[in-house]
Amino acid sequence: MSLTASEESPKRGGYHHGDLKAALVDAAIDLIAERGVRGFSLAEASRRLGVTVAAPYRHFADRDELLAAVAVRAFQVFAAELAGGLDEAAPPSQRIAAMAGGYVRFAAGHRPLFDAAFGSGIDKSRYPEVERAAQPLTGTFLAAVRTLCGGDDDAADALAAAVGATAHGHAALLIDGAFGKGSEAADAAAARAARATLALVQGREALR
Amino acid sequence: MSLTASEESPKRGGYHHGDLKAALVDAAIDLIAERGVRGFSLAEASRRLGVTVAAPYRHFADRDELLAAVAVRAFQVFAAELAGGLDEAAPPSQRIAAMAGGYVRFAAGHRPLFDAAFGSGIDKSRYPEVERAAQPLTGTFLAAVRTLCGGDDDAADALAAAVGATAHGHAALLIDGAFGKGSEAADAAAARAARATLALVQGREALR
DNA sequence: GTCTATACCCGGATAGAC
DNA sequence: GTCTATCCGGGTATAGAC
Repeated sequence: MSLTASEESPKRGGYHHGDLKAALVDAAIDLIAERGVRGFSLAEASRRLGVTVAAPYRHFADRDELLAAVAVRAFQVFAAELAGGLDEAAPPSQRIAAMAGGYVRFAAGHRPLFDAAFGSGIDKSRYPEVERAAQPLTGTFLAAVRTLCGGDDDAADALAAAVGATAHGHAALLIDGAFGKGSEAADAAAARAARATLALVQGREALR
Repeated sequence: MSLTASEESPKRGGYHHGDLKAALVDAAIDLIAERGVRGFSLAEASRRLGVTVAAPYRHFADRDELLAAVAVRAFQVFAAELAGGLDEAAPPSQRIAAMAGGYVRFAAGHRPLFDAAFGSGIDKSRYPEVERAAQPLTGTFLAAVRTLCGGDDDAADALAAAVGATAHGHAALLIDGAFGKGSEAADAAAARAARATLALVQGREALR
């Protein structure tokens, strides 16, 4: 395999002179997984990568800027995973319900990413990149809903927003522990979200 | 009006020797409103009340215990406000939809309380009081839904959970800025939540 | 692009006096 | 129940050398 020169000395230091910027994002995700967003710090991330606390400042202006980069990554993975899990053959309403279920399972299976995307507490107006990264996610919902609503764009927008909010609510409450803990709770929450989405689709006349 | 002795010296120190415990909860809410949960600290709260940093430890074992107390207060106010805003005369489906709207408006109008209730990051298993305080909220949803579902308790449980999650999703996304900022955004989110709830009620057959 | 060194500030938490 | 005094640890951020 063809390694770049920078990847050849994994011992003692490992990442230095590699892609520190990307490594910091990875380390941040690990840290968030272990200690939550609040427990994440540039200092600890640096320590784990074997660099000094000053090094990150070459790549990120401050802590929040790194968190924003993690959020961007999170939305990318999120959208990709959701879009990838779709069954093209299934009927539209089933596809939409499956998306809601997938949304919840993503939150359960990639909690640090979900936290970074929605619980990082960064000022999004300062990081428009984050909003931009979030758009494909919205787009995926919208695309799935459009096939159901024919040409009625207003109806599609309303339904997509409702489905997204419902999926998000189930995910957020799951993370909060309202559905219990463990993978059974996650499965239950995903199933509930999917069923609620079906109900939403059935009763969508009421949305307008 | 009959003041207790401790309330008679509002100048110079004010709260000392008053009900410091309650005052700390109030101060915490103010601080969360200004700096978010993450920016809240016992030290700063103490400073504002004119007591030393050691004083709070007579009333709370640590920072998290105070946050838990704030969460308890939050759920109490939340449930009371939600139950109080109900129009007994309205048809059941309208009442349920109005509750979802009220849920979102509460989040918008009492953001520090909403944050304390759902975004404080405390370990709820360590503070069962918080879960206990949250139950009336669930109960209010359940009661409203029961009138619609007749005797079918399973159906009522499922619908109440779905409505709660949908309301929560809209509230969380609003807080996150997904619906924009300002009171117009809040109103829009509340209206969307209410409509989505109506759709949920209409299509509730799909929940089982 | 990374390191050394450092200045700075802040929060948590405790012991012991009053 | 509150204060004084204090310790400890930790994070942010910068200047300047290499």
